[in-house]
Amino acid sequence: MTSDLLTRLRTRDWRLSAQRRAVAQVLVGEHVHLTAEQVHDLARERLPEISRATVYNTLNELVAMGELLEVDVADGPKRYDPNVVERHDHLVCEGCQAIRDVPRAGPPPEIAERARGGFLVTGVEITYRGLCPACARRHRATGDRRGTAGDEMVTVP
Amino acid sequence: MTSDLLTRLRTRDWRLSAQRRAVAQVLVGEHVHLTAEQVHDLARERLPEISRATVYNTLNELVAMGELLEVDVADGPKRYDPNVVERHDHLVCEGCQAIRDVPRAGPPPEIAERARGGFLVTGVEITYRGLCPACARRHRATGDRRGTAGDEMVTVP
DNA sequence: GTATATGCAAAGCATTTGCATTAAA
DNA sequence: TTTAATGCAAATGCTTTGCATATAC
Repeated sequence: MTSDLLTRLRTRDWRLSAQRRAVAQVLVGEHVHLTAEQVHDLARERLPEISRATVYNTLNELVAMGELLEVDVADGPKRYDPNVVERHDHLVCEGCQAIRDVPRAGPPPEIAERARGGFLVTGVEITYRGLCPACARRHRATGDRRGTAGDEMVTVP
Repeated sequence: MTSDLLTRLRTRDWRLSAQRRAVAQVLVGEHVHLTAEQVHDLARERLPEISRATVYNTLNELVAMGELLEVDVADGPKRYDPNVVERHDHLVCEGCQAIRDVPRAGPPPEIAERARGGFLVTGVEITYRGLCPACARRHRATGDRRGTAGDEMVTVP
């Protein structure tokens, strides 16, 4: 499976309109986690007449097709992640809501049988919270505690 | 620290109105992950005149005080988790959106230095996805694949 | 040519806010 | 008595929908 969304879409039986192409083109790259509104803005740079409704429709279709991941790890509107090929987790900055993909570092902890209560587990998502370099700097400078209240410190190798 | 929300709130300097008490009383128990609307409905059984705005205000205050956790792991509106004392993760049913708390089973995987890209990691959240016993049964019965598309199977001990 | 995608504008939730009234301390 | 919380209703933000028109195949 190619890691390129456009290439995969061409091999699918999916009507490729100018609008859908514009949306797909915007969703290329690493650490891309755009909101629907951001996708709309960027797509309009390529195709000024594309409507908000079409962007929402297209994003929902791509998600249903498994070509796009919905991520809801930060405040505000949902974000869309085109990285469906490599298993990865998310690192979210509590200061500026920036998101980075990080490769899955190892097997996630396994839940004991009794704690599962009969649930069948089919997948695991891991979200790391923290501060990006810029926000960490500002944080140290101002002594501001926003974004870390209640968080445990995690040992970093 | 007591595990009881009401008890903790009494020791805090927080005006305890009938409305706030009703909200806090609703938020007692294990595996409680109510939406704001559900909190409103249940609180109204105790105090019929409580308004939606007050429920939202109160929930936001409790979250800001660290007495309540906002969880956004399922479709639809945010849910509120009163279990702030024990570190735990969430097990979410893809069929009916039910949520169970599960104790943290072990240390989460550690992100390699280079993958962190200068981020300071301060916390980790783990969400297990799957099917609750009832939905798993229905799923086997109907051959329905809803809720598991794209998920990897995780070995269960 | 026909099925399907688009754009528009309106509707739909979830949530927040401004402000006059009410109640806690 | 003073300060802060409540309720209402209106506003906001994000997302979906109905339907007539345009377009890919």
